[in-house]
Amino acid sequence: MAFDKYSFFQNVFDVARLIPKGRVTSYGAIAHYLGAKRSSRMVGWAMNASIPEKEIPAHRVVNRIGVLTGKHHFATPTLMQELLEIECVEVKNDKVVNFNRVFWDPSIELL
DNA sequence: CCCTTGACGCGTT
DNA sequence: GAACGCGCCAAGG
Repeated sequence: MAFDKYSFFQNVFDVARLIPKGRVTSYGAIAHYLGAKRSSRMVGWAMNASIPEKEIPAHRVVNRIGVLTGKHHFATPTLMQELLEIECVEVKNDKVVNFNRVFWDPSIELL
């Protein structure tokens, strides 16, 4: 991927922008797609840096079990869940319902 | 250059 | 299946 030529942050941003509406992915999945599967924490960090950025659907990125671990970094703690529900992604108790069904793996979908 | 900081993941208990 | 501990690695002080 040409992604490798840019900073890790930029790579994460590019992938995040490709997440389809109504689907979610995980930090680890993005990291794995970028060829740094052990750098999932960096992905989360990159998403944090993406907050001021526009057109970055950070609310579609959750952890490996579908928990909205990054909700506290949004304008309001409930914003992340609300954005997902708008896209017909059901969220219960800070977890994505039917996570396996809405999960979007870039290393597979972008293949 | 060394230390700290994380929106994580995985193996163990 | 929850709680805990450790590894991983880029960026900033």
